[in-house]
Amino acid sequence: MLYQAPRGTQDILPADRPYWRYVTGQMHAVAALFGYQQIDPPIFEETALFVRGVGEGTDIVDKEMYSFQDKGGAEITLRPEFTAGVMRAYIENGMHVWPQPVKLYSIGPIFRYERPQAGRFRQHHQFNVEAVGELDPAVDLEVMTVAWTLLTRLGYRGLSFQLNSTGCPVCRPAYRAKLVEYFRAYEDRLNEVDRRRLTINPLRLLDSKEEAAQPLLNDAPHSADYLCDECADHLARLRGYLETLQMPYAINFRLVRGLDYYTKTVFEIWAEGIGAQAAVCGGGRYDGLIEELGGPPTPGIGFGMGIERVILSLKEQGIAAPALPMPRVQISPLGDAARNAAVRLTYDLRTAGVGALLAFGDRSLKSQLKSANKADVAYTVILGDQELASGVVVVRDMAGGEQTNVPLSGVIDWLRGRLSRSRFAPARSVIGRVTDPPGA
RNA sequence: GUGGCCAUAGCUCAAUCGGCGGAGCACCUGGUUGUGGCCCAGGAGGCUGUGGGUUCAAGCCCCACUGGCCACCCCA
Repeated sequence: MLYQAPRGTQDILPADRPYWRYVTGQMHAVAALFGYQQIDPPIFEETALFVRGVGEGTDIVDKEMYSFQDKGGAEITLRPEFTAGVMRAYIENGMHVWPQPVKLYSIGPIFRYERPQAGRFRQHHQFNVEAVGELDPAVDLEVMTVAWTLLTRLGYRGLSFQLNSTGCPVCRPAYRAKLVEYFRAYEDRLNEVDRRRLTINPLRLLDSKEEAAQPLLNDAPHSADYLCDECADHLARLRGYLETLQMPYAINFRLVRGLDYYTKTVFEIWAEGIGAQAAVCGGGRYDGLIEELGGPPTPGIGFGMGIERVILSLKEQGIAAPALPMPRVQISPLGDAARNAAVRLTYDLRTAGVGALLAFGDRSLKSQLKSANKADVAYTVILGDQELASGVVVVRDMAGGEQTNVPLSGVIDWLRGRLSRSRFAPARSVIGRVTDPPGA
């Protein structure tokens, strides 16, 4: 093969399109339900924005960015996440004078230079939600509820949140010191990977999967025990709201997230059965980020959801997507004179809003009907030279095979009448109601 | 960036010890002068991922590259 899609990228083929339409359609719908408006920041930004926003020392900045110099010498990076770009847009467009919080969502591609794996790609797509300008923990709850509602609508059952608080610049240093102190005592029992973490990013030790570290983790100090009053109160109120809504969650003191900007609330939602990349949604609060990027001190919270991972796990759970609408009629001409009339009829049907296919080439009727069958149309209009002469076409109902003679001049109305009841219904619907998947 | 497994038709996979590359599905045609689905017959489709090496002979053995899967790192 001369050319292949670059490593970690893939073609999203027509066969997968029902899932993409289904999932992104629900994303738009749920965002609207909660009052979030769509924003599309550019796919690439100045490299410095991500370095500053995501943070030097994070894996994303240190080794995963697609960075290059453009012809004018500008340092450019394909976005490795949405948040930094959306916050830049918030500042640049003066959104701090809008009614707060400003509630935004985005859908689009994300780029990270990583070794691909099941559920991990160099180009993937995210649904990203941000609520900027409000510190109330009810906003945390709302943002989490957007993710919850979406996944529930898509057909997931038995979901639960992983929740933690990573504190803030006031209380985190003390906790971090406590953690380092604890692990230092057992340093000889840690392997090389974890020892490196101890100096670079001690919080990450908490979600270590190294065998040697496991016995130490349960007794490690919990961040929740070292929160300042403000952070403790924030977490307590968020938990209260979650309980009001009876939304299942687990406090996971080992949940720490890799981006520098998180403060207070961090959360994830996991899906089973898609391998090591189980986190289908992850996010948290970033109260210092906008100031860091040169804007006024502004709190914010958001999450990213991996669309490929959502689709993978939907398939894993046996949840089908509704079929996409396709033409319900095929026109099958026989003979040169008839073909001319068929071209006219096909165009007129489409103009009238009836999806129609024209059988191309000088093929036998048998062959044309085979194609019609594969295209899964409801009706085939047979328009031969005989029909052209008599002005009456044969309309074949593909389900039962009955044929009806219909005047050529009235066939559009005839078809429209027959199809009107089901015109927008998918030809091959594989799922009835989106809230009631098979097996639920 | 590290480690393990892998790469044969569009797809899923066979091919004995290194000895003339096959099947199913899908596609096309025919079985009916102008009638689909099921069935039957036939056809087309391959530089065995790429480039080297060993050998009388390589899909099979060796090396490199590219890509995939799995795990790590990290993340959605």
